[in-house]
Amino acid sequence: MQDITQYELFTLLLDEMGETGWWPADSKIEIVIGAIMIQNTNAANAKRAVINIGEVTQFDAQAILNLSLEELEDLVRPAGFFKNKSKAVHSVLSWLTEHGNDFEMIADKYDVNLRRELLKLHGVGDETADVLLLYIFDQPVFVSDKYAQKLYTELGVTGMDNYKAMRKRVALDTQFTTWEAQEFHGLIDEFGKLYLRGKGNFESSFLAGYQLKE
DNA sequence: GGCCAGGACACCA
DNA sequence: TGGTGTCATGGC
Repeated sequence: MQDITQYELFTLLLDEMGETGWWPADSKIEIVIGAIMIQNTNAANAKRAVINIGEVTQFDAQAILNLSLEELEDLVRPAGFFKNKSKAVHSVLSWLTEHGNDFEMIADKYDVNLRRELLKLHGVGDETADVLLLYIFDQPVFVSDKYAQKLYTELGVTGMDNYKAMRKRVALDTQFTTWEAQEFHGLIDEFGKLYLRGKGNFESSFLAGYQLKE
């Protein structure tokens, strides 16, 4: 077993897999939509819904808000949980639009309370809040999704059974830049798709034999 | 035909 | 605070 730091884990992933370019989207509104569509669904289904919404609205926030609930639900349907997700899209975009879709201003206004504000929005839970902080508001945070939980457990970290426990357990090293934090999350998920799905074959991966320093 | 995929929420004790 | 049921689609 070889001990590595969190940042060393990042460099191993980056060296082995290359840049991911995450979050894969052309605009921040598209990222918002994607972050909601991917909730507890596979990427293919989520992508169908994202494409549907893009074709009709070009990811213009006001155009999305102008859709009737039925129209929006119809576009979201392939991603599953379409009623919940449609409501979530509407709540987040309404809130952003009330703030003029000015992400820097929003971050300044709420400062350290931004995460708490995001959690008030319907359909935004712990993970989605962190995804928005990371990719919309460009703050270097750690997103402990299912793949991160599985990976860290494989690397010997205990107490990763739920999001709150994991957030207490894992904070992002201060040396991470925003770009690195964004890549880190992308790399973890790309790694997860390759080595942590289903039964998982972590032991066959290039990270086998490592464990994270406490 | 059951299982699973980058969660969130309401309700309960 | 923590545990459980519910929400839905599509690929394998």
